[in-house]
Amino acid sequence: MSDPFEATTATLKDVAREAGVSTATVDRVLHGRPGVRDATIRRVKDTIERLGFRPHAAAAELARGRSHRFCFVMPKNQNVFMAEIVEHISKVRVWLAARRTLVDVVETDVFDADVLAETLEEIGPRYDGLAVVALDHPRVRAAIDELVGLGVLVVTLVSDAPSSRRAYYVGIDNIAAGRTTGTLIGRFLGGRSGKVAVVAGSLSLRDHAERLFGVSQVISADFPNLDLLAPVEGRDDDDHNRALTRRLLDEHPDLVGLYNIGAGTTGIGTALIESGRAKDVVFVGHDLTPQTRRFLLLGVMDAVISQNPGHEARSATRVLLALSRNEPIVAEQEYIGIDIVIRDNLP
Amino acid sequence: MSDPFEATTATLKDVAREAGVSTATVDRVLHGRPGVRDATIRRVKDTIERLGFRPHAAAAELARGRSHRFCFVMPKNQNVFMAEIVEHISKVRVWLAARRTLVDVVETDVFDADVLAETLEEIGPRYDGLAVVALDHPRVRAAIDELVGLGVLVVTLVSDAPSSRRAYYVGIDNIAAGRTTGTLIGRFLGGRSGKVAVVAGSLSLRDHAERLFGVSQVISADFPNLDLLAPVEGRDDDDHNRALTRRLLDEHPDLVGLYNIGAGTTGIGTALIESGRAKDVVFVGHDLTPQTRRFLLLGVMDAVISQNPGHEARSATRVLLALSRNEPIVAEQEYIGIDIVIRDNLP
DNA sequence: CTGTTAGCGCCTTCAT
DNA sequence: ATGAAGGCGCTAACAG
Repeated sequence: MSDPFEATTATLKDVAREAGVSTATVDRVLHGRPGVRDATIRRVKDTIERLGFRPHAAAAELARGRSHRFCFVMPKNQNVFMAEIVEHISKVRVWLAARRTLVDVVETDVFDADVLAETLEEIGPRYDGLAVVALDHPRVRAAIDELVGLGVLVVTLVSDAPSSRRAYYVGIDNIAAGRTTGTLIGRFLGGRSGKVAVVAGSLSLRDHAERLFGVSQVISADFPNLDLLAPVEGRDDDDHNRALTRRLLDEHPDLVGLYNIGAGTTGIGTALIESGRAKDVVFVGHDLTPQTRRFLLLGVMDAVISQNPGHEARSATRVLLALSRNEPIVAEQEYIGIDIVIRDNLP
Repeated sequence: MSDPFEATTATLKDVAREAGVSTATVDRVLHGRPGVRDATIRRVKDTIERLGFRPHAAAAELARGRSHRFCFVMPKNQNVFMAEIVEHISKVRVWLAARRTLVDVVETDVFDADVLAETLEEIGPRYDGLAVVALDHPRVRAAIDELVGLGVLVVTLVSDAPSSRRAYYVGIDNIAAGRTTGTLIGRFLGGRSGKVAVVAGSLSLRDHAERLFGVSQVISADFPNLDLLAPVEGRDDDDHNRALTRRLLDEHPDLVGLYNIGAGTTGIGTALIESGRAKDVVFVGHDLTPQTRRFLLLGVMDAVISQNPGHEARSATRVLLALSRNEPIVAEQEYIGIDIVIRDNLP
C-alpha cells in the first residue's frame, strides 16, 4: 500500500470502475437493495473490501436531501431541570438547522395520562420522531405504540415507559439513583443513628417510585442504625415541601437524613436552614440548579444526584437522527450516568 | 400547504437571487472573504437574516472536500485507563472514516520530556492536528509551541501543559479531583480520627501534584481530626504500591484513609485485603477499570474518581475536527466532569 | 438485472 | 468587485 490515506479515500466511482459495474449497482449493493445478481453482489463487495471504501457521509446526506422534523413533548409547568433541557434544545437548533433538521417543543400535562396521550396522538403524526417525557400508563403506552405503528420514531426522555414500543430511553436508572442516595446518606452519617425521611413529588410517578425503592433497599439492608420513615408527598412544590419538612423536623428530633426524590428542593432547604439543623441533617436531592448549587456550597445539601440536561437533550436528538437515518447508535456515548455532585466537583 | 420547512431550507442560491448577486458573492460574505463592497455585504447579510439561511453542513463539507489527519500521542506503557482511551479511538475510526478523517495513535515515553518533545517534533508536521498526553515541561512546551507555529493544531489530553500554546485541554481539573477525594474520605470517616496516606505515581507529574494539592487543602482545612501523612511515590506500579501500602499499614496502626493518586490501584487493594483492614480504611482511587470496579463491589474501595475515557477520546477528536474546520466548539459538550463512582452508580 | 443521468448545496478557480 | 461554471461523492428516477 502506498499512501496510507488512499485506502480510505476511494470513492464509489472507483469501486464501480474496479468492479466493472455502474455506480448505481454499487449503490444498490451498498444498501442491500434488490435487483442485483448474487455474483455481482459478491464482486462488488470484494472490491469495496479491497479498496477499503467508505461512503462519504456528507455526500450521502446531501444527495439524499431529506429533512427531519422532531418534537420534544415536555411537562407544562416546567421545573428548573426541565427548563434546562428545553434551553439546551434551543442551543442544538443551530447545529440541527445546518443538517436540515427541525425540532419543536410542545408543552403538555405529562402527568395526566389522557392529556398526554391525546397530545401524542394529535401532534405525533406530523413528525418523524418524538422525544417524550413519558408517563408509564396504559393509555400513554397505547398512544406511543400507535405512533410507532404509523412509523413515527419515539424515544422516551427522563421518564420511561418500558413496556411500550418506544425505540430508546434517554435517562438514568432511577432505582440505582435511589440506591446511590441511600449509600451516600448512610456513609456520610458514619454510624450515627436516627431517622431518615423521604420527600417525593408523587409516588405514582414511576421515577419517584423507583428512587424510593432504591433508597429503601439500601438503607434497610446496609444501615441498621437508620430508620426510614414513611415517604411523604409534596407535589414537587416548594411551599408544600417547606411545610412538610418543618413538620418532619418537629416530629422527629432524631431526624438525621433527608432525601428529596423530586423537585421543590428549595422549600426543603429553606425549612432546614430555618430550623437551625441544616448541618445536623444529611440532605440529598436531585438535579443541579442555581439553588441546589448554592445549598451545596452552604453545606445545607451534602450531595446532589444529577443527570446532565444538556447531555440528555443532545442524546435524544442524536438518537432520533441516527434512528431515522438508519445509522448505528453509539450506546456508550448516549449512556446517561448518575452524577454525584458535591461541593468540590461542581461543574 | 407551503412547506413548513421553507424557512430553514433556503439555500445559498436563494439568497443570491433575493439579494441580486451571484452565489460566489454570497459565499464571500458568508465567510468574510475580501473583495466585496460594504454596501453589498450589508445587503447580503440582510437577506441571509431575512431568509433565515443556514449553510447546509453536508454540502459545505462535500464541496470543501478536505480530509484531515490527526494523531494521538499516548504513553508507551499503557495502564488500563490509557488503553481504554486508545480502544475508544478505534471505535471512532469508522465514524471518522466516513468524514475522510484519519487518526493514528503513536506511543512514546510521555514521561521523558526529551523523548516526548522529539516525538512531537518528528511526527507533528505530518498531521493536521495532535492530541497529546502532555508533560508540563519547558522542552515539551517549546515543541508544542513550535508545532502550533507551523499550523499544526495541538490539544492536550488528560494531562495539560497550560502555559503552552495548545488550543484546548481535554481532561479534568485535577485540583478539584483531589479536593473531591478529600471531602469523600473525610465525610465517609464521619468524625473518626487517624492518619490519611497518599500514594502518588510521581509528584513531578503535574496531574499528580495537583491532586495532592487538592486533597491536602481539604483535609487540613475541613477535617482537623485527620492527619495527612507525607505522600509516597510508587511509580504507578502494582508491586511497588503493594509494598508501600504494607509498610504504611504497619507503621500506622491508626491509618484510616488512603488515596491513590495515580495508577497501580490493584497493588494497594491487594495489600489492604491481605492486611485484613480493608473495611477499616476508607480507600479512594482513580479510574474505573475491571479491578477498581471489583474493589468497589467488594467494599475494598469506597469510591473511584473517574474521567470517562470514551468521552475524552470523542471529545478530543471533535475538538480537533471543529478547530480545523473553523467550526464552533460546544464547550458544554466537551466539558469533562469529575465522576464520583460508588458501588451503586457503577455504569 | 443493470446503466445513464441529473441533481443535492456549496466552494473554488477563472474570467470579466 | 463580481459573476459563470464545473465539480465534490452519492442517490434516485428513468431507461433499457
